[in-house]
Order: sequence, then C-alpha cells, then structure tokens
Amino acid sequence: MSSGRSVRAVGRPPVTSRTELEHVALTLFFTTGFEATTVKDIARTAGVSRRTFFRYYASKNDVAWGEFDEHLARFQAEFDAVPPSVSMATALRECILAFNDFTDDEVPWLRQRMALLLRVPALQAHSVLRYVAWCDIVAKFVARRTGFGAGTLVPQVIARGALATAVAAYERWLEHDEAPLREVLDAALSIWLRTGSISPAQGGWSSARGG
Amino acid sequence: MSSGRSVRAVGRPPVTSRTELEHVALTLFFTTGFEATTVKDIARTAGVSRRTFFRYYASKNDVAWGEFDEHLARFQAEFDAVPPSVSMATALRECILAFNDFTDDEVPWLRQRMALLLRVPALQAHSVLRYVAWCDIVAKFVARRTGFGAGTLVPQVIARGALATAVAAYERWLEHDEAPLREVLDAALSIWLRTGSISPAQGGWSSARGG
DNA sequence: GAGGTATTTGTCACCAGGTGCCACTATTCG
DNA sequence: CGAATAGTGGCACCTGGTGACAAATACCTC
Repeated sequence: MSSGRSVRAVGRPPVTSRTELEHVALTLFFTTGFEATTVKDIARTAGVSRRTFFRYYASKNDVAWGEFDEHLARFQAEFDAVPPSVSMATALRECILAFNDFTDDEVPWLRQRMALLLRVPALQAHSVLRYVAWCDIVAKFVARRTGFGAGTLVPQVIARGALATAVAAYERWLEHDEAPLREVLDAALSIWLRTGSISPAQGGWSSARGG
Repeated sequence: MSSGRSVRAVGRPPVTSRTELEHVALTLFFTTGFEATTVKDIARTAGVSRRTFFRYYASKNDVAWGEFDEHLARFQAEFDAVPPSVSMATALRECILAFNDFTDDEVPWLRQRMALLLRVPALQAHSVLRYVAWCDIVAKFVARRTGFGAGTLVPQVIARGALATAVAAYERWLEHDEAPLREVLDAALSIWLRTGSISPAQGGWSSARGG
C-alpha cells in the first residue's frame, strides 16, 4: 500500500526483491529446466541465501506464478465494470478475453511462462491451488447475476467450466502456434457456451473452428 | 494379466500388498490427518520398511487414489458400449453417472476418501495429474462422435468441462449432504449441458435446483 | 556521535518425501 | 544341494521447506 518509497525506511534494507528473484528463477527455469533448477541455484544466482528466497516466495512453485494474485485484481475490476444490460454469457466472454489480453511484446514471455505452468507436472498440479481465486471471482459474478449463492451448483459449475475452457485454450495455443491466443480463447469460449448442443448432426460446428 | 496365482511364484513372496498398504494408510489419514501421517508411520503400522512402501506406491499422494486407474477401465468400457443412436450429450451424462454409481455400503467409504482428495491441498493439487486419464477417455469419445481430433478444441473443452462439472458436484455433495451423490451429479450435468443459456431472465433455472 | 529500535539477512539444525544402491532373505526349479 | 529369481531392509543422499537465533544495516531520538 506504499505509493512512495520513504514511508517505511527504517530497518535493514532488502537485498533483493520478488521481481528480481522471479526474473532470476524464470531465466534458470527456461535454460536449465524447472526440475533441474534447485532453490539453492536460484538463491546463489541472485546473491542471496536459500532461507531468504523462502521469505519472498512460499515455495519454488510459486515463483513461476509471479504476481498472479495482483493480476487477479484486474479480473475482478473487469467484472465489476460490466453494466447490467450486458448478458451474462457475453460478460463472461468479454472479461475472460480481457483478462488474457496481452501486448505483443508480452506474448513471448507469456508463452514461456505458460509452457512452464502447463507442462511441468509439479506446476501443473500446483496450479489448482492458485486457480481457486480465479474461480471465486467468476463464481461470485455468476452468483450476483443468477441470485444463487456463490457456493451453490450453478455458479460453481459455470466458474469451473470457464476455467477448464481457458486452460484448454491455452494448451491448444501452446501446442499449435497457428492462431493468436485471443482467437483460440474466443473459439474455446464459443464451444463452451454451446456445450449443450454438441451433436455434429445438428450442424453448426464446422464454423466453430474445432481443429 | 495373471488370472490365477501360481503363474510366477518363484522368488521371495511379498510381505504386504497395495490393498493392505492402502487400508493402513487411509485409516491413519482419517484418524490422524493426511499431513500429520508420515510415510514412516504407514510403513511401521503395516510392518514394513519405508523403502518398501515406495515400491508399492510412487508417492504418499498416490495411496489416497487407490486403484483409480483400474476403475477407469470401467469408465472406458461404459463409453465403448454406447450405441450410436444415443446422442452425445445423453451418452456423456449416462456414462459419468454410471462411473460414479456406488452401492450404499460403499458410500461412507467414498465420502471419506473424496473428503481427503478434495480437501487436503497436497491431494487436491495432485489430482490434476490423475484426472488426465479420465479426461482422455471423455475427449476420445467426443472425438469419435464429432470427428475432431482428440487433441483439438472441441473434445478438450468438453472433456475438461465434464470433469469440472463432476468435481463441482462432488464438492457440493461433500459440503451439504442433503441429496444423494447421483442427484447432485445429475443436477450439475444438467447445468453444464445448458451452459449457454444461463441468464435467469430467460427462465428455467429454478427447476435446475441450483442451490 | 551514542544508543535504541525496527527490519532484513544468513546460518544452522531439522523434518519429510523420494531415490539409488547393495546386501540379504525367502522361495522355486534343476 | 546349489542356482536363479523376486521381494525386502538399510543406508546414504538429495531436495523442498520451516523454526530459531544471532548478525547486519538502516532510521530516529537524545
């Protein structure tokens, strides 16, 4: 909550920062691999003791997520700004697209980071613990719109479905770099929102770009 | 693939078994808690060395899953037995319900196990690594039905959505033991299959038992 | 400038999960 | 009996993660 820098300057100044550690760690992860990189390596490269590393990040896994929690605030704000006139389905689509909207120079970074999060088993597993906050935001929005409690079935099924859809899109985007993330995500959301009518005999699916 | 027992009886006979270790471990987990139970405890209780435990289960996490992989074979068979006349949506619903159909005497056991898998963070995280096989089965069925490749967007979004729905149902069932699992699951699947039309203004949602 | 206070850092010890290695044991087969 | 086979136990070791405590470095007050 400190806007400036001199608000609390008493005590020994920090030697490093979350950002620096993140940068060092990701560089090592990308070059050497996640498993092959030990916390000791990260700490030593950053010129810091192993113990200090764990004071900045609760676990080795968490480094790969960076400032995800802060990023979520934008997601929340996105939903809060949706006017009531917009339908729920449209709101979900727009907010999820907006949350995953990145500038061109951010994309290579994002790509590497997501490859880490989605391909390394340990991080893949850890992800569910980070995604709960994401799901909560969606569930609460759906709860507001439908009138059901956020913990009840409708908001939960929709929120978790939205997450599953986004992850599927990312996975597809990572594996085949044919279309920009936004397009893949948009296609995935379209499929998701039509989940009920998925029989190819009923038509309309060739246009959804399923491949 | 050994139907009998005497196929390969040479060598020192095993002192324990997966089943026995699972039973010992779950008992400890339920009474003492997952985190508070060490592998050493499990091994000692089973009268076996710590090293031997890891020859039966790759990790402490895996014990909680028991013979899940074997159970999946039934799931696969369920899909294989679906006649082409049955619509995809119906098939998905029926197969998922069948996969999660348990006899009354199995339910308390299931309840404890699922409480473990869905509430303990370490197991919750580990679950994604176990669920991929489940998703694969669903994705392949959808792929067969739609003509899209199993790795493409349509099968993936649907398979992951199905999983998300099932997990949401389990979570709800665990938290509020008002309705039997089958009913909660069925309600969740109904919501999922109508994901596109979720505006309460369009009606029809009060009957879906969202609470 | 001296001393107190606040904050971060480093070191150390320790625990738990997990793995590789090797000797040992118990069984069947010849 | 001895050889082959398969499971077990013990040991050393690595890695992630935590608690405790002393040392370091800043600011603030007198």
